[in-house]
Amino acid sequence: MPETDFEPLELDRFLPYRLSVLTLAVSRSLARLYSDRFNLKVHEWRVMSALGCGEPLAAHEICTRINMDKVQVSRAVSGLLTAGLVTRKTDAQDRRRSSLWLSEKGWDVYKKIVPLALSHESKLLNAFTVKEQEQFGKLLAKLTEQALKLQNDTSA
Amino acid sequence: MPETDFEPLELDRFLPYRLSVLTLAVSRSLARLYSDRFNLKVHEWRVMSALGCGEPLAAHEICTRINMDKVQVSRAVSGLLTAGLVTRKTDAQDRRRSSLWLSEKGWDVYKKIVPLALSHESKLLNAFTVKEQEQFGKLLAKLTEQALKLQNDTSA
DNA sequence: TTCGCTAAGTTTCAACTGCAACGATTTACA
DNA sequence: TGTAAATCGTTGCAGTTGAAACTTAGCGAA
Repeated sequence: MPETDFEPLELDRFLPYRLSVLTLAVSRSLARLYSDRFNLKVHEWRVMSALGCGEPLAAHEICTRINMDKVQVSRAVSGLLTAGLVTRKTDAQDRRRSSLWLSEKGWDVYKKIVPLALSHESKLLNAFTVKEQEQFGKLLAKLTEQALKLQNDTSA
Repeated sequence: MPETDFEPLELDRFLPYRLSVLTLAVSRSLARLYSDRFNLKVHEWRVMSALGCGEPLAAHEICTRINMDKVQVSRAVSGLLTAGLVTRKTDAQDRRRSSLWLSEKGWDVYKKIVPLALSHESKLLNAFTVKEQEQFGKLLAKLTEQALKLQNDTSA
């Protein structure tokens, strides 16, 4: 039974919980944009957006750029290859590597999704004034830096 | 190929992506606290923290309190029952319902985890000054409200 | 009473995930 | 050279998840 001198944990005020509620809601509504209309999975869309930089990338470069595991990238890429949205070419110098880039069809899809995604982001940010947007961006960066530190600190 | 007049999507500045990086990092390091030491899964821990309020709850009440699907709750509860951390009693009046509460062992575990969780939260919040903590909390609430609106708005 | 409807929870199945092992290749260096 | 270590990416497996179907139980109108 609960004791009077014990500080309970109120989930509604607990930062990790609040973040997870927010992120889940955001990613769900965003996923509707591309999964319903373009039959893409989250990781596939992320890989596409990494390739949206315009240069060909190796799989491991995608990993580091978008903070994704190599298994996830590998599977996303194979889905994208099947769908014809991405092109792959093995490096002649080092045949362990290969370069990936968006196919013409991939660019078409990419260019359709980006405005949708940005517009969705705007709708979210409508919750804020311009000044608040700026504030939130800065605070988010600080907190993320700290969270990544703690994540990598095995003693934490 | 990318065209000059096209506004590309930079993931690093894209709010949904930034939120997902942050939340993933936070939940990973937090999960180490209870999964390693107490062999609990995220949903199990959440159910426990819902029951930490002290009153017996029905499964569907847990669902609404902690924003969790009834399937997830059902599975978490069955894990907790097996582990002996939770007690269940079927309502005599309406036998579809049952009440759940933490067992003695459940309270023991709960009381060990809560301080760890709160201390982890503090470490995160060390990224902020006290004033920033307050600001961030308010902005987070605003944004979450908006995100939940958009999530439930099927046309969004 | 009985038929249909709603509610609470559970189970099922297919998809997804993460880890660890693997094959193929290149690099390091004795 | 030859052999060990490292790199790149894929695959297999075991565990997890989510959506939908299902089970059991109560409610209310005819």
